[in-house]
Amino acid sequence: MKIATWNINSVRLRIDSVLRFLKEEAPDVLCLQEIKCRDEQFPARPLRSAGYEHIAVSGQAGYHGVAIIARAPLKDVETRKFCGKDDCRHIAATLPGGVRLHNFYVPSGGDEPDPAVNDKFAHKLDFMKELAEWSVGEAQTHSKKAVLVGDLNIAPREHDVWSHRQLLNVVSHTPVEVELMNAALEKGKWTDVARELIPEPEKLYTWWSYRARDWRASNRGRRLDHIWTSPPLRKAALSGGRAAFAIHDHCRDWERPSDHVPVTLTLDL
Amino acid sequence: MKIATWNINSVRLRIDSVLRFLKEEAPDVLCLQEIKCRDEQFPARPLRSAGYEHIAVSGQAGYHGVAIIARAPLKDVETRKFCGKDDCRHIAATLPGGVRLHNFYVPSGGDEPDPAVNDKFAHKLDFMKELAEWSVGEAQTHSKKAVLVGDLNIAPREHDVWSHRQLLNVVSHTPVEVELMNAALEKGKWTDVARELIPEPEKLYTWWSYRARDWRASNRGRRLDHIWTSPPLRKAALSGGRAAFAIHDHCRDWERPSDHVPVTLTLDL
DNA sequence: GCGCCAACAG
DNA sequence: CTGTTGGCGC
Repeated sequence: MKIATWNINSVRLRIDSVLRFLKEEAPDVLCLQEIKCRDEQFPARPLRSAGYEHIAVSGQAGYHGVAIIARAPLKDVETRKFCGKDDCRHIAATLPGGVRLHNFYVPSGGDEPDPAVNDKFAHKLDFMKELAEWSVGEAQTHSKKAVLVGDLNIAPREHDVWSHRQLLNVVSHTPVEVELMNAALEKGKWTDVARELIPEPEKLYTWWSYRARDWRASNRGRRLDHIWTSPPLRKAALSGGRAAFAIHDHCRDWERPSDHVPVTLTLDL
Repeated sequence: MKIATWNINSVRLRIDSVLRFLKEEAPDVLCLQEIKCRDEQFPARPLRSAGYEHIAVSGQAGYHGVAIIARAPLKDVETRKFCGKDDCRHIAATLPGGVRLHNFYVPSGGDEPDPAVNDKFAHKLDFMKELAEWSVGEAQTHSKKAVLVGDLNIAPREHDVWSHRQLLNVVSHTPVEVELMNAALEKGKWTDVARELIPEPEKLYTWWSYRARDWRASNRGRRLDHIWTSPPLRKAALSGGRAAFAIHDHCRDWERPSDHVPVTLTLDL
């Protein structure tokens, strides 16, 4: 089973790119973040026509918003409020094989990496703490197969950013964020599939700023988009080797691209 | 000599349409209104590459703005403030043959056709009064060949609108506006070329609202864009017959069209 | 309906 | 730099 995740930065603007990606990669399920539209504005029609007839959306006007689109039926669709906010940053569904799929859009965190002066950064830290605590229960309750994907807005490792030194004090790569992400990984017993399959020092990025004149030339990327699997799926995730995992960076060259590229994992179920 | 006028409703957004029109119709000079950009933002480069190397612009951020682009040199470029406002509604230049060309964008006038409650309508009436008075002097000073073109935002005749009755109290076709336009025509001894060549009851429209679902089917147009000539040019304007005059309504079907279409007149000089 | 801009967010 | 919204003007 092939799972994809993509921060699409407006699904209405980029529905043609989504369709192109689905045609090229034919994942069984695609998790989107930053759809930036209300549920009723989500372009479900062309997705259904493309063979993805099962769609779960949690959207709002303008900001954030997540969705799961799948070829096969989605069961037990749920959304969860983190930090007591109803801001469309999580949606979950169970896939036919019994895999529980969680799709996240973690707060970006603003500019200043100081929770005392920056509410957005405080929100991000709180969100990650809650995600870690929630992971504990999730690892127990859904004792079985689970996948967590999404734009977690943290690049945890030295080689997940273009310059570890220059980004140490930049939101997305600060030690406090990295520690919270590692705590979530540990408490949920999650496997960070990308880094298990492709160890450091190989660089891995899934996001490149719009501000660069030539994103590929400067290559100042960050690995913000992740796929985590629960212990019962560890073998299915890793047995295929690195061929089972892909960062589709050619999509960054498409017309009017998202600043994130899609990431896929094929589970050997 | 072929003269064109077009309210382009943002020249930056529609520069490709302008280039296409220039290629198709090859006018000697094109007058644009509602360029909606500052002088330095005007897309002069591609116009020059297309053979229109002489450009005069009077633009500002966001609203209004007029320009003249020509294959041959423009002399004595002037802009005139009407109603004491510096709002980029007029630009003039002299063409190589000695023709004085005036390009206008008359105020739209708002919704309520009552100058006592609607300042915009009052401004429009004042503008037309000033245009009429200015025409007197212009007819004397530039005693010779002159052309006045532009979006005058008035449809003066019964068959210049889709329903004379339904528009009698709608700004652009009210009796007070029509009388002021007729006064300007008389005081400047101008010839309204379109209606001399194509008499009523034939309908003539140069503008169709964006709000119609199917502009051609409903065909609720208005003739807002005009080409007037001074007495010394009357023969040159009319001798070619109606073949010399054209309303290029096919441009309304182009991608992301302006709500106005270009109008051309070939002067038999 | 469709331009523009400013404000906000990423 | 690239999205969103909301207000304004036509």
